[in-house]
Amino acid sequence: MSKVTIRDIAQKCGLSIATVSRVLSGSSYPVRLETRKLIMDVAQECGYVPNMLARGLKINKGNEIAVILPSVQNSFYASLVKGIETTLHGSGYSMLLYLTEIHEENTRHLVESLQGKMVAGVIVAADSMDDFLEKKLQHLRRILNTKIMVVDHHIGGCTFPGVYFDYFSGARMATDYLIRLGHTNIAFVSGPVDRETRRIRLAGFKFAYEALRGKNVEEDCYICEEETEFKAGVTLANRIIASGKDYTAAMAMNDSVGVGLLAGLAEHRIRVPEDFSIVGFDDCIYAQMCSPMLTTVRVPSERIGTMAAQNLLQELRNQQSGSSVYIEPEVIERKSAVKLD
Amino acid sequence: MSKVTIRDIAQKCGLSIATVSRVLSGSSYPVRLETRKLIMDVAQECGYVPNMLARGLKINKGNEIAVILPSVQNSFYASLVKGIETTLHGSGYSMLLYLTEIHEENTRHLVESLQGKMVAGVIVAADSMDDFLEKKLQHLRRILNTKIMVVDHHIGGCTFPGVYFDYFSGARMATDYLIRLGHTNIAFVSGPVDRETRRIRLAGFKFAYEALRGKNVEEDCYICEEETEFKAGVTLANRIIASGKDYTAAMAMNDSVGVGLLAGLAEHRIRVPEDFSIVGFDDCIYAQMCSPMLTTVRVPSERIGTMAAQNLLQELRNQQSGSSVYIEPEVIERKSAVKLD
DNA sequence: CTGAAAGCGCTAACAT
DNA sequence: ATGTTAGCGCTTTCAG
Repeated sequence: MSKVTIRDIAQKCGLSIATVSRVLSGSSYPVRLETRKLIMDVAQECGYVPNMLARGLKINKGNEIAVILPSVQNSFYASLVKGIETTLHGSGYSMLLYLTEIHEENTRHLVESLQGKMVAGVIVAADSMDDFLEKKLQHLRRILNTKIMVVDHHIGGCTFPGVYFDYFSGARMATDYLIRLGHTNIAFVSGPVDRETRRIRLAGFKFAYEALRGKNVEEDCYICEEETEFKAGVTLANRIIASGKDYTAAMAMNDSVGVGLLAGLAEHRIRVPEDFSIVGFDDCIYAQMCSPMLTTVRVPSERIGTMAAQNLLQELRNQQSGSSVYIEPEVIERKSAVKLD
Repeated sequence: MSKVTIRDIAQKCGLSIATVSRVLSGSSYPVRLETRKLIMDVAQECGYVPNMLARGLKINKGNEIAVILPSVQNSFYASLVKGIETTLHGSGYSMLLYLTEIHEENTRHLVESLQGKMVAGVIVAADSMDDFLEKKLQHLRRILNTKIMVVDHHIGGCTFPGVYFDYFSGARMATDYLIRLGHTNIAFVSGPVDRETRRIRLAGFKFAYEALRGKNVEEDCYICEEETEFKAGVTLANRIIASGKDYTAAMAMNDSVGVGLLAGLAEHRIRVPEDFSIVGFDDCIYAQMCSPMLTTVRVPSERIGTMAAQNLLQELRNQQSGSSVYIEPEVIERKSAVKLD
């Protein structure tokens, strides 16, 4: 009982391996219904499992989707992964996971791995993409017809289809939301602005805030390096207070920073939202793990993953080239921001 | 430039494919140094990438490690994944990720996938293991010599090697820690106790607390179902206060619950640690995303992942059967628990 | 509708 | 030290 192949099934059924292959591979090739049933039954009974390496070798394509992300220890990417797996489940494809935070300069290994396995598709987070990777993925698409899908923000000049979130307008909406509540002195607080998705948020804030305040907005942007973003929030709470400027609200780069800000403010007995309003970004789990719960901009990460995987699967089936989807941000109103009186 | 095989390299070098294979597959078979260098150079130049499906088909083994976990949206599993990927990186193996929270009843697909791909090894979280999966993994080990490694807690009667954390003694240590600080009225607070790793923690608490209080410990265990564990903590803060019992400390099932408890207590103006001590469990990011930062039991998840992957790789290379590792818990002293005066 | 046979790219005897 | 050759298990023409 060590290894059942189509050969064994064929023998047991008194048929040729060709016929067996036709039914077991799910081909639409005409096979008599009885024959088909016989084969299915015998296969079932013998516990036949197709050898995907043999199949892949033959058809020049593996049955895995590679997912390339910076990390998985961050709720955006974690949800993304969940969305992707949920969609892939039952589709016949499995997920290969590569973390670029680890592969760093060694994206070469990664790409060779993809090519050597002849992965059917690739879902890559924008923040994992660099020129080298982009070139290699284009190469893969050319020589192996690998389907590529980008997720997160739209990279300028990138020719791959993707599921894109509009961080710029998200940040703009958050800022406008505070402005509409009557706030005119708003700080932007953040840890390191070291990724494109963060630079864009900052730009969105500046855009909206400049419309209110004119050009000199730079000094209201508080950025600091700390071990964690939470600590950056705590530290910046101090710095904001020390500034002596009369801030009544802040927009945080993300919910981690927002929660840190909340904690930092609390140490100074500044009440949120009574004395100070905060709006976060991401709507990750942290936004609901604090009191007051954070008003924030939702980034529907799981849905982004789901859609990316769905698009990819469709491309794979129809052999048509995929199209891009743009996801609109949305402000989730909770308890951390109120009208200024 | 569509597809370079050893055949092409052989031709370009005026050698046989056998020789080319011998050097390019990393075999230790003797090949003249010059020849070796020539082949390497030409391969490099042509951008040769070995076809892993062909290789796998031939040697009856894929080059991927399957990682099976309930989910990835939880910092324990996220770090585990990171540890595994870090170790796998550069080893020639890639990570296939399966989430059982999604596969649920359909573990069959999963196992067939593993078999069909002839995965070289499997790392499976204890909480993803059920009888069916265990049987199937044993089968895999038998017919394909697949290496299996369990992580997290040791499952009774499970014959696979693993990297095990001792939750029981962790919970015992946390409780004893509070007792040593002089606390005699201690509550255990938790969301649903629906996984083995949680049942064990509860048992560990009871064991230590009963040593102090005798048998009637059940009523000091506060458990409730809420949407999130954070909320459970908040809710249970109320319930503890409403109990009228004179608690001075609590042990939380994990840091999420602990942070919720902190928030719930704060709403009642109960100060931590001045009025009430808390000790968490896991030492995940939340423990440092609150003030005061949580004293907690460290579960070194990334290291568990690293060790599991290392053991697996060693098994794969040496063909020797793996051994188990037991990891000792450790209380991390921060700010949320103090001596009772 | 079914079967015979070629071959995907690679490794590993078995020659030389 | 190098070459020849037989498959690994599968899909897919091409014949019947």
